[in-house]
Amino acid sequence: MYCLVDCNNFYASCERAFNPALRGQPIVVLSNNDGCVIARSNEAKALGVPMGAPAFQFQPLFLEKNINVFSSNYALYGDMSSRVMSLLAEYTPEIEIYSIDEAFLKFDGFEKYFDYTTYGREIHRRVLRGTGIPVSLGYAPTKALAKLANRIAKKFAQLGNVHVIDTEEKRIKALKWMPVEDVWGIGRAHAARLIGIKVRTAFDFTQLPEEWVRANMSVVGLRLQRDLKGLPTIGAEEIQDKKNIACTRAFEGMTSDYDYLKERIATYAATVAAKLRHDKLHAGMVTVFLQTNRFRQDLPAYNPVLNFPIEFPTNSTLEITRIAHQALSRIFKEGYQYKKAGVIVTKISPETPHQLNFFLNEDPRHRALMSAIDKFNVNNGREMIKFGGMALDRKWKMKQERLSPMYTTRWGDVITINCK
DNA sequence: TCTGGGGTCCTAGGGCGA
DNA sequence: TCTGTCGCCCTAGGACCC
Repeated sequence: MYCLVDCNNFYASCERAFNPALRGQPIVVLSNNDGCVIARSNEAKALGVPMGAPAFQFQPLFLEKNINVFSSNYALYGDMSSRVMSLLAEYTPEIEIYSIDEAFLKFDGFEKYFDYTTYGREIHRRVLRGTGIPVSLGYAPTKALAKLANRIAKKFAQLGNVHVIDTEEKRIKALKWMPVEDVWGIGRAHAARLIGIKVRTAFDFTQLPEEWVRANMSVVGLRLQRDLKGLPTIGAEEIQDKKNIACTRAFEGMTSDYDYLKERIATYAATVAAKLRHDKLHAGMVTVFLQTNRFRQDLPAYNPVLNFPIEFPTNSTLEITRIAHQALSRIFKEGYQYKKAGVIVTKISPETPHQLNFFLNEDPRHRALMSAIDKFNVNNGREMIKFGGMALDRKWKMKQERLSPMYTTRWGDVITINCK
């Protein structure tokens, strides 16, 4: 039996956990640069704030309805996620952390000893008490059905945050309740095609011939369909090594300034190189991309991408920045207003042992230099040492006007309680 | 004026060597 | 030596997730 545990409105709940005045109040959390709405409390959903809403368009509604708006605080959310996951791990040895706010727990043979609903309510109580985060739990024999059970647990308050699909009757009822466009694994493109042939619910989807699903939705759709039929097909995923690491950002405005882009690319390259070193990995390929503003139909569009192989796998900031700059110089064209850029590294391999090229070799001084810089920056809690390509007097800064304190990860932000 | 970021997986199609 | 076929590998692009 799988159990999907999902934190309710996770980012909004994290903000609320340390600020009790927000209980019962509408909350939205914005993406980087305070661009789009990426999380909403139930109260904000009820006021009609859609997911992905551009913040500037909804500003009047935020003011009118007294909606509490926060910039995303990933230090807080990441730390709260680890706390929730460590509590969940106390309930079963088989836990698969699926995302920052979700985990699949596997319970094999547990039904002989306890009732899933009671156990689920105990997990809910423990996580809420330990972290302040409310969770919903959905049990079912397959992952796709557990996801569906979780949706039902969230939707119907009378279920007490837990729903179990353990009979054929419950499975059919759940499938008939779920609109096809909300099924896990069916996105916008497939949903539109399915609705076009009058497939409106998850149940309708399970009735389609497998040949049609295979031909139109690939093996991924077929696996999903079998899972929804109750045949476990989407198995437990082993923890896999990372396949790529990215740093991409939209700019606050638009730019056609090559030097500005060069500095941004250097900063993104330094970020991915530091991530590689943190995870003790090397990369064998650097990808750089530029994008113009896709929302400005009146401006010429240009979205180049360039893959640049690295002669030897590396995690040196100097080397990755050098290659990223070469790639930038090849794709940059005058006359375009750029809105976004990014550096992605791929062909990831473990740091040791690494394959050296017979003729080319990494400058061994880089390793000691990178290690010294990383240590210095970690000890000082922020990026004290920067590389030449990164502007020292950084002119740009991510827009984060509504950032809450790092309650759990920064000493200065820890809440103090006066007991008089 | 202002519209996110970071991932995975699958498929089609081209290059290339056996 | 030339040509066709097959399979492998790589990349681009699309679809999905949170």
